[in-house]
Order: sequence, then structure tokens, then C-alpha cells
Amino acid sequence: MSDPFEYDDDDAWPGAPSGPAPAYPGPGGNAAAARAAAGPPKWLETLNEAQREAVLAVDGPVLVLAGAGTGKTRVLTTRLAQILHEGRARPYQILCVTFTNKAAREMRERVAGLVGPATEGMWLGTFHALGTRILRRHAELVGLKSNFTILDTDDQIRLLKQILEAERIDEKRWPARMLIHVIQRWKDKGLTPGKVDASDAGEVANGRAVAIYAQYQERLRTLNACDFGDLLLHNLTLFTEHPDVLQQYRNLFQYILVDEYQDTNISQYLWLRLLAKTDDPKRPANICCVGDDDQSIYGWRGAEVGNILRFEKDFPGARVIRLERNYRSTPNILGAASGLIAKNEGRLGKTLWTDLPEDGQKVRVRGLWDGDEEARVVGEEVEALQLKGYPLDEIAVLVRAGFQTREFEERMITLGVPYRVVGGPRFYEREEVRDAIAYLRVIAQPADDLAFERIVNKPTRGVGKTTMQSVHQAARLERLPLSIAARRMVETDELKPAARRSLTAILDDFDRWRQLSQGVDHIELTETVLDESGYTAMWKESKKPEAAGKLENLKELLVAMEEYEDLAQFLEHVSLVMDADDRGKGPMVSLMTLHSAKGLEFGTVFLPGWEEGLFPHQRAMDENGLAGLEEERRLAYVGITRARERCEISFAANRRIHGSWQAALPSRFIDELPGKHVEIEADRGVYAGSGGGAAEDRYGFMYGGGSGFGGGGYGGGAYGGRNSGGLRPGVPERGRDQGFSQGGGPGFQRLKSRGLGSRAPVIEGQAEYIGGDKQADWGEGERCFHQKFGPGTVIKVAGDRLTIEFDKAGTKTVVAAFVERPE
DNA sequence: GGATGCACCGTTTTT
DNA sequence: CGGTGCATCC
Repeated sequence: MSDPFEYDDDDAWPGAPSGPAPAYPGPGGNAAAARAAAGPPKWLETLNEAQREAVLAVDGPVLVLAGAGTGKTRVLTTRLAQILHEGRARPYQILCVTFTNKAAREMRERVAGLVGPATEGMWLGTFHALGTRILRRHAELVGLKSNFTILDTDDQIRLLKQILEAERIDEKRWPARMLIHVIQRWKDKGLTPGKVDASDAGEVANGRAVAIYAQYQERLRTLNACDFGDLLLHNLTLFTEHPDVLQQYRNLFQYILVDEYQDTNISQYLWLRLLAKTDDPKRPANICCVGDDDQSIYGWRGAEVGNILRFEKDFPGARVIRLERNYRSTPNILGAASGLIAKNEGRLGKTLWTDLPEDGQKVRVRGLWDGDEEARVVGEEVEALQLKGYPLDEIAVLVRAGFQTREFEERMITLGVPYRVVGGPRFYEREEVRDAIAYLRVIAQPADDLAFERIVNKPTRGVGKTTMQSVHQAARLERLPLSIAARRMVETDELKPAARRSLTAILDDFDRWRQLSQGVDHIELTETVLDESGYTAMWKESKKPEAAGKLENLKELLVAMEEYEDLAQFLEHVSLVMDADDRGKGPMVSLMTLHSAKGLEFGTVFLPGWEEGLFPHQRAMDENGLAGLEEERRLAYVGITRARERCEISFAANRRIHGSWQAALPSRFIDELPGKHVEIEADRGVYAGSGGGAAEDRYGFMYGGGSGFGGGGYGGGAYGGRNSGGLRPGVPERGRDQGFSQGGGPGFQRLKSRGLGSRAPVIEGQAEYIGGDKQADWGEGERCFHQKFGPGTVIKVAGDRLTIEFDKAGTKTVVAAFVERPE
């Protein structure tokens, strides 16, 4: 399937000649000719003018600047359909690159929806997947075998640690994490060790960073392995050192399309440029890049906004088409976002517009007392929407950093609102799944030392540190993979008898499994391996609370494997497609970072945590100055433009960070939102600690409907003000903490010490309010188990709410539906 | 080899 | 505060 050079016989294209096709008129065969003759396809009619232009301008370089919500994917897919429809190229002559597997999958589905099976064989995928595909074909030219392993971050770090240890580099001073990052950035720039400017490395790792990089690469080669950066980097080496190979692909790819061009790094850019350059200088490349400089948010991992800004220089005569008509958001949301992003310099510049007749709700900005209240308010809003029948999967809470999802998660649990954390701990990253995969990797590739080390003594089988040290030594000396070196060693007397016996046993196991893998399918193989290795038994005997879940995950792994034809295919999937399939059960509120929200849209979006230092993040500014700040601003822009009809921004005056309370100032981005599209509401107390008078002057805050803050003390406004001010008449008073309204200036210490105690009644109050009439089928003192908090004892039953004293997680009130009986 | 204890640290993340 | 990684002890 994946062999481009065998496609010439594809009988879907009768009459296809045996060589690569010229650009146009295409040799698409009679079918395509007939299709082209049938007149313009109806998909063109539904496009606006700019979109149609972008779809039809198929010859020569084109840059499509597609603002948020302007139908970017639509243009890309229609363009693909158009090229195929006109018979300009056959599917395998089209290269279409995306950043995520999800995007690739969607694109394939949508194109197939337009032109049907004609998409078969198209080179459509992520940079990494396509790079891998090419690299496997020519692996030997860069010193690899075509069954090379793709390492993940974990493996990379372990490998680098070994090198650092051998090099006697103080890991405290130069953590492997940091060095791998440095190496990764070099790879992003297309730099092999030989090309890194020595001065570029500076003091890193005592000035030995480049040498370490070189060693790391050498180790990867002996392991017959690549890291993610290598997948592209080796392609570059391949193309530059073997012009004939490059030429093959240049001839092959008649049309190139690139999604999210603003996120490409230098190495990806070079890869594209090599492929897009035609042998005939007079014939410009048919390359079409789609992107939005305002949504470039991956600079920190090597993306170069410069690529998109420079497109016209790279491809002289390029057409630049702007998509500015927004089909997603209300005028107020669009206005707020546009006003904010206008503060950035160095943009290509776009003016988004919409012709929606109604301005819609203004973007709401709320200042709250602390993070807990913020979560509570968002929770209330979600609940209110839910009550109105608003679909939960149309609601998202988008945060700057992953840890921020926690307080919202807890809130959703308490309220019994179904939620999902997008991009949380992933299936294939779990310990037990990685272990199982390590067994399979050793079977598939005996030279995979990292996998071998991972499971050689898991479960413990008496192959401990000492034994492995000797094996390591022997392997290094003879430059052999560990498993081979181990095999040799057990035939000598170098190991203690016990160790020798155990090691022989596991090596024999692997030999046997390897043989077995020829005979049975990969599912059966995995079952056998997990069983015979004692791995399953290890978890069955384990008394750890998570053991049951791990066994579940192993079962789930087997199910997941069914989708793949064989072991090799499955392993490729695991390394390239780390996303576990969305096994969503019904509509849920989405909690995720702003980064993972890019490309998505929701009816209602909550954007909490807009505080200086958190958003914009302090480190972004410290490390990258103005550029860092502008990337943060783009992130804010991405956040706002995810919303179709409702967007609610909030900030808290006090936040607990790393365990201690800190006062926070509202984000500068809040100041930058254009006033006419925004509605601001803040508790008076919120600004007391931060000289907040200025905020009032700037915005004309609405203080609890104007009646709540007469009490003098800022505390008075903080809670009592807003609620008693009657802003939310439909919501019953929930016994909010009145304590704060006494006396001036509640110190953070005091907040901390009083916080929990005084909040408990709030939770109970809510239980009565929302709990409904059904009484949970639980008794006090009963043992129970909760997915997230683990085992515990029920101490109180109120409606369908249970208060549980968890063994590990403390006392929490949760919804009975989330609680199970222990087995 | 595994359990316990202490020091340290603390963005964003796809592939 | 909570997780991680390392050292130490049994």
C-alpha cells in the first residue's frame, strides 16, 4: 500500500503510464478526463470568493492566510478534491502534510467524502509519519535498518542519562531533560552534530554538548533507533547526500499541500523546500501552504513563524490569498480577539469579519477572589447551562497549564458534571502499557536495548543491577546489543550461577516468542508473552491499589491491537500515534490546555487564570522577552477564537501556587481587550491587595450591581457584595463564607487557614440544592472505590452525594455514580 | 530487590 | 502541596 513506486499498476487508474506523470495536463486516464468534462463540481458553489480562489489556484506556489474560523480545512480538502477531480495528478502524486494524526485523519475522511475512493494512495499524514515512510525505504543509506525503532521521550532520556554517566557530567547541574531539549532544538534546525556551531553550545554540559550529541546519535544508530527529530533529520541527510533519491520524490510529488504552516520548524521547512523545488527552474513548484501567523503558538518547541512570514521570498511569484471571513464567532467575540491580537507587532495582518446580524453576548471578564471561587463560578455556570439543556460537549474550559485543570476537575466531580481532560495522561504512556510494548519491541527488534533493559527484570526474575552491569560492560566492549551480549555471557562462567540461570531463562523465552511470532497473530503473541513472562501475574499478585486498573489497561491494549494487521504495524502506530482513541461516552465538558484547543471550537468557552505570571506565563517572558510575550498573546487569541457564542474570561486575586498563596494581578491581556466588546465584573475585594483602584478607573467595574460594596472593607465586596447585590437572582444563597467580609485585608495566611473549614458548608448546601431526591444506595461506614481518588470509606450520605474519607486522597464529597463497590 | 524517606522542583507538547 | 528521583536501609 505504501509503496509509491508500485502504484503505477493501480487498476483504479486504467491506462496509467509506467513513469511519474507530468504536472498538467495529467495522465489521469479516461475516467478523470470524463469527470473533468462534466463541468465544475458542485463543491465550488458553496465557497466564498477567497476560498474559491484558494481552491482553484492549483498551479505555482500559494500561501493561504487563513484566520481562525475562516474555513481553512474546507479549503484544503476541497483543493485536494479539485486536483483529483480535474485529473491533474493521481493520488500518490500528492503530498499533503499535517501536524497531528487527528488532522490527517479528518482530512482524509473529508476528501473521501468529496471524491470517494480516489484518495487511496495519497501521501497524506504528519511530517513524522511521512518522514518515517520515506526513511524506511532508504534506511540503509543513512546507516539504519528499515525496521528501526522510534524512541519516545522516556527512552531518549534514559539513553542520554547513560551517556552523561559515562561522560561524568553532573546530572544535577545539567539534567538530561535539559540536554535532550538542546539536542532536540538542534534537530529542529536541521543540524547534525557536525553542523552545530560550537559556540552555539556555549557552556552547556561543560562545553561538551556537541560531543554528547554526537555520541547520542552514534548510540541511536547502534540501537537501530530514531528519535522524533531524526525522522526528518535523516530525511534531510538522505536527500542531500543522495540526489538521485531526492529526484525520485521530486518527480513523484506533483502537488504539495501543507497545513498549519506557521508551526513548521526549520527542519520541516527544509524538507518541504527540497521536495518542492522542481528540476525545471522555469516551472514553479505547486506548493500550497495554509496557516495563520496569529496562531503560531509552538515557538518554544522550534516552530519558526519566520517560515510563513518569508514565504513570498522563498517562492517568488507566490500568490497570497487571505481568508478573512469568519464563520464561527459572534461579532463581539471576534472584536475582542482582533483587538487583542492587534497589539502584536510583525504580523502579516488580517482583518477578520463576519456578517452575523447579531453582535451576540459581550465577552465576559470576571475578577474573583481566589482559584477556588473561580472554579466554583465556572462550575455554577456549567451547571446552569446544563439545566437549560445546553450540550456539555459544547463547553470547554481552556487553561494555560496542565495543572490548572485539577481544580476544575474536582469541581466537576463534586457537581456530578461529566467531563474529560483532553491531553491528560495518555494510554500508551502508562507504565504497564509501555512494559508490554517493551516485550514486543524486543521480540521485533533484538537490538532494542532500551526495551530490553526495561523489562529484563520486570517482573523480578533475579537479573539485578550487578548482572546487568556485567552485561552492559560486555556489550560495550564488543559493541553488541545487550540481548546478544547477554546470550554470549550465559555461555561463560562470568555470571553467578543463579543469575546465569535466570538470564538464560528469559533469553530462551524471547527466542521462543520470536519463533512464535512467525506462527500466531500479534494478539495471541501478546497474550502468550504477558502470561509466560509472569507480567500479568505480577500485577495480579500486587497489592497496590492501581493494580486492578493496570490489568484492565492490558486488556484494553489487546483490544486496541486488533485494529492492526501485524506486530510491526501496531508498533509503528504506538510510536507515531500516541493518542488513544477517543472512547467518549456521551457528551462531556472538555478541560484542556490552550495549546491542545487549537483547531477546535465550542459554543461556550471558559478562559480562567488570566493573571500576570500565569498568563502570560512568567517563564515565557523571562526566556523569550517580547517574542515570548507575543506568543502568549497569540495563545490568548487562540483561546478567545475557539468560542462561537459565549466566551468567559476570569482571573483570581489569590492563587495557591506550589502550596503557598500568592497575590496576583489581572493579566495585561485583560487591559488589552477592546472595551466595547467586553463586559467586566469584579469583586471589590479582589483589588484590595493589589492597589486595584486603577482597574476601576480603567474599566468602570460593575460592583455587584452597584449596591454591594458600601460596606467599606474590601472583604465586604468580595462575596457579600456580588451575591446580595442580586446579580444572579435565580441562584439561591449558598451559605457563602461571610467570614471574609469581616475586618479589612484578609491575609493569605488567614485565607489558607480558614479556607477549607469555611468552605465545607458550601458543599453541603449545594448537595441539598442540586442533589435531587434520589438517595444513594450507600451506607455510612461502607468501603468504596473511586476512579480518581482510590479506595475510601463513606462517612456521609446526602441524596446522591457521598462524603468519603479516602485512604489516600483525604475527605471529599463526590457523586455516587462515580463510586464503585470494592471487589 | 523492594520499601521507605528526604530533597528538589514546579509551562505549553505533537510526533 | 504533590510528584519524582535518588539514597538508604532492611
